[in-house]
Amino acid sequence: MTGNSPDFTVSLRAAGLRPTRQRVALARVLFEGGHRHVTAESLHAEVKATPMPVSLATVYNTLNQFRDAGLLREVVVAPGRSYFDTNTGHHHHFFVETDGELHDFPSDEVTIAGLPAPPEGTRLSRVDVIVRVRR
Amino acid sequence: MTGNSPDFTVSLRAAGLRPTRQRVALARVLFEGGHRHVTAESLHAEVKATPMPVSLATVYNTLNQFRDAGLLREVVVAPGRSYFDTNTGHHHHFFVETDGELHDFPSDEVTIAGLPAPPEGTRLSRVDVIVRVRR
DNA sequence: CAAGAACCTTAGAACCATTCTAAGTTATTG
DNA sequence: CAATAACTTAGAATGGTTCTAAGGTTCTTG
Repeated sequence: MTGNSPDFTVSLRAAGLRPTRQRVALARVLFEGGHRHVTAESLHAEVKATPMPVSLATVYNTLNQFRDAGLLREVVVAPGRSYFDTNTGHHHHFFVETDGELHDFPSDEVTIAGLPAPPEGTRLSRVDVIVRVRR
Repeated sequence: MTGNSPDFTVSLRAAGLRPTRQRVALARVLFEGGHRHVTAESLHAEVKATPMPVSLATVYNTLNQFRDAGLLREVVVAPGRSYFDTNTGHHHHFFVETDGELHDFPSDEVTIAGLPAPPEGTRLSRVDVIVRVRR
């Protein structure tokens, strides 16, 4: 038995996505190992050199599908590009403005009190906290 | 005397910007009346019909300059477009994801406790809270 | 107030991230 | 294993934003 790599075939199927070779390859890069932040370009660059290179169009498609399926979270902190975060649990972000780096921090220890009620006719979707820092 | 409109000539000059007709016209649209959120396109559409129409390129230039001068704050909440907020004081945002609307709320009553320390070698720039809601 | 210099505006081209198109390929189902 | 539905892809298209370079405006200084 190979033994040590999660079966992305089944998790993709569970998410309602066909486990194609490209999606499995991307899932491996994304979800094997700890949490990560990628952009479409950075992920494409990373996967381009592997035995299963994936086109940029598919990288975009896949990131959007994974996001829609709840496997990724899209993070928008700066104009012009989207980040995708493999951590989909409750957490917030440091954004290092001077070099475009993004870091998670858990929301456990953070308390936000006194938020106003959502506008009439809307329901809460999520609260994002972005701590912007510079070097 | 005309009497009732602030002198944008002096505030622009104070911000280190030549008070050109275009910049004064945009300042009027932006800063006369209460706080607003605009995009480059929405501001251009608004000013296009006036006695001092301004090109789209200049709208972009001016928004960037006003932002750099601290007269506007850029708000990035969704991929693909930037909002500019005439409220540069401490406050946070509701973002209505279903229709792209942005609303301010004061930060006075909001308390954020337990934020982790900024990463080594960085200093805090700003803390943004974005309350995402849907209709 | 004239004249030069510095700065600004603009149309259109260019750019860059992202999405679309259409044709070929692959996974699934029976 | 054939039919079908879903997927991938190169390249074109899109949309927001920035750049270019040519002409106009504002400022400074005497």
